[in-house]
Amino acid sequence: MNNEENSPKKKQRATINDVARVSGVSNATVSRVLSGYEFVRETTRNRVMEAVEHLGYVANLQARSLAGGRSRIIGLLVPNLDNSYVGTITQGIDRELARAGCDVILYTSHRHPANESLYVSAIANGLTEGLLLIAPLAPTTYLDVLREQNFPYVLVDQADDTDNSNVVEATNWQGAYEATHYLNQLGHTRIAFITGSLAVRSAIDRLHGYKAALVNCNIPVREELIIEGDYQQQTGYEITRRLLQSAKPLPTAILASNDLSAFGAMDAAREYGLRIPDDISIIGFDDIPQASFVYPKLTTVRQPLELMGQVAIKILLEQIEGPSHPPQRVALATQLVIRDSCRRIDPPE
Amino acid sequence: MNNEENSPKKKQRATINDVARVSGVSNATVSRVLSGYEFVRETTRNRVMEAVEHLGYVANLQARSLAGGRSRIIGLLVPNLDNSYVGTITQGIDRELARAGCDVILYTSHRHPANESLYVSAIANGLTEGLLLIAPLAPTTYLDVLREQNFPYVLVDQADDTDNSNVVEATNWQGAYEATHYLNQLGHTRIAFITGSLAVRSAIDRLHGYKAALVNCNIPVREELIIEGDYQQQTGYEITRRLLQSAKPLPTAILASNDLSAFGAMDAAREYGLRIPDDISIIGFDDIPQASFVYPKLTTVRQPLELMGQVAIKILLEQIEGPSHPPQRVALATQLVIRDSCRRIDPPE
DNA sequence: TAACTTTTTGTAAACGCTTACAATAGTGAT
DNA sequence: ATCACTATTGTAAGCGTTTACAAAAAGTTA
Repeated sequence: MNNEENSPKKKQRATINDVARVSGVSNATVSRVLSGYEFVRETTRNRVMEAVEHLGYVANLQARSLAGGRSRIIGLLVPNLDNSYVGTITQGIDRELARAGCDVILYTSHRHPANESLYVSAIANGLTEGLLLIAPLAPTTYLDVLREQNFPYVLVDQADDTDNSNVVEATNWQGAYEATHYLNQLGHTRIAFITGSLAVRSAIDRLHGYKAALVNCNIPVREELIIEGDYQQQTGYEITRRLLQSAKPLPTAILASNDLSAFGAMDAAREYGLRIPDDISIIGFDDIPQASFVYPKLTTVRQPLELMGQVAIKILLEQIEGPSHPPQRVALATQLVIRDSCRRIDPPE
Repeated sequence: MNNEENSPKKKQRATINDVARVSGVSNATVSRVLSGYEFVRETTRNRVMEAVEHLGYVANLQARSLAGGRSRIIGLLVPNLDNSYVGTITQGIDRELARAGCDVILYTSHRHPANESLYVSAIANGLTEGLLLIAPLAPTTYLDVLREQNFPYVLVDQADDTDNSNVVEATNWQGAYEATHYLNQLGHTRIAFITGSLAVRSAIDRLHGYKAALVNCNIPVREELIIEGDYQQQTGYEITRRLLQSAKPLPTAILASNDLSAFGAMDAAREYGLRIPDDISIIGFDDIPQASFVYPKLTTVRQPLELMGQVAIKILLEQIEGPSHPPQRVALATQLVIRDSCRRIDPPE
């Protein structure tokens, strides 16, 4: 019959006013202490901090950001979470964000362009201060809106055509070029190429790099050796399978636009009875952790994924601090990591 | 000299008052329309919706939740993002959450127990309405606090000792039991076992299932065949390697506590010169997508990961709606998926 | 010590929304 | 018409912070 005090509701959390009362100052002063305002007397500051400590006070984020403070939340839009690609990037993101004391609100498009439009809610609800878009599929659809609203965002592994966006990517063209060149040096001339989702800029750049290298090596570009994938292992498997069945003389090497596709290609090749690298060489792109775990260890073009995440966040935070910064475009260097999936080809018998 | 109107600030977003003004009603009415309150005249509702449409109005989340409404945000604590395990679970989570119109704020502990304590901020800042903990490493440290605050949370693939938590898991014991039994049926008696992080309940359950099956098959439990892993591929590789070098008569089969460990074991075995499954059989646990992509395709105990995510969210939402519900504990059925990584062993020659 | 400065602190008005309570409009019965 | 209800809408008080502005306190200088 006495449930006036401790009803089964949640325990009330201490507010800034509680702290103010306990420490005998106004809430404004508490706010100032907490936000590191300069002109607060040392003794007052201590008194307040003590009360904070004692009450276990933590500022209410919503109230803070409502009142014009910052929410310290950034939105992260990813295609999906089922491989290490995004995972590795987020590692960099987390590290950088932890330093800045920000939280992440996650949006997974599940590779569905329409879903990306939930960017609307991400922004419109005013919760996030900025947006990080990892390899979005259809950015052109909404980037204008973001810019128009002057909303800070950074594109990772994707670019928009207007060059008005902040972009963090790798040297995709060069990476593909170098890999192709390497294969050629090993004696390969029939080099197949598995593309990524061609809606993504990086995929196109890699394709161009591949073609340029062929041209440079005096190898004719044969369209039937270029098969369109979508960065997924499953697809890589399927299209490689089809390729192997249809290509008259088999390719002796396959360059995949990402590691996942390369894994798929490896499976298909093996299923077709080819040994790797004896019968066919395979190169991936990304160098996700698994690349060095599969058998044989995958030769691949490393993208500094973690670093890309870090740099992206750095730029985003800069942008949030001072929206005046002109858009930046950073291309981080790729690097060919040679492991066990490629082999010098015997001169034609 | 005229920058009074369009200074380079962000374009002001429409508020509920704008909508009210445009549609000629009070903001309270707008609020009611938006929250689906029953007693609003049809015509009014339409008028409001029109204005909403026209202004592109989206409610400000902070204000809403500050005012006592709901934030529609749930916190998701994951160990890391670099494999499909969490990815697959989140697929279920997303699906269920999309239905409920909730967003996710992501915390990655990076497998660092101390980081898990950021639960504090997750809760204390009042942003999230509930917490989903995926295989947390040290839940005992803070679960009490959560309960004390009556804060809704659900544990996935982990359990606390007090049985006071909502838990969603798979039938770990049975899964391991069945897998072991299967190996025995194929003639294996020297079956090694790679454990998961023993801080996690599921890992312990699987270990027990393995042991129970051995006992049931009249095979002595040999401790030297049980090696402690941590669910990571790298570790699986390393400890298997050591195992193969030290075990006098080699095991003829390895049961790993998750697919990642199994992949590591496969690599180690192969490196040791063993063929899979001819020389050694391997079984995983989880059935993440890759399991069917590796070569040979991995026989494994399937956990309905996606479903687990869904169920977990369902329970969490229930809990949020009515904190009165008693804690639930759901164990979803595992299933042995037989693929190509196991082989009947020849009778001892 | 008066007259200024400069620090330090308090007051109160937002921020955008929900919601208890009060008021108004509508409806059918009388 | 009038009354008694009920359906609908408006008013205004928060929610927990930040922050412009004003007031008070402490220091300086003459």
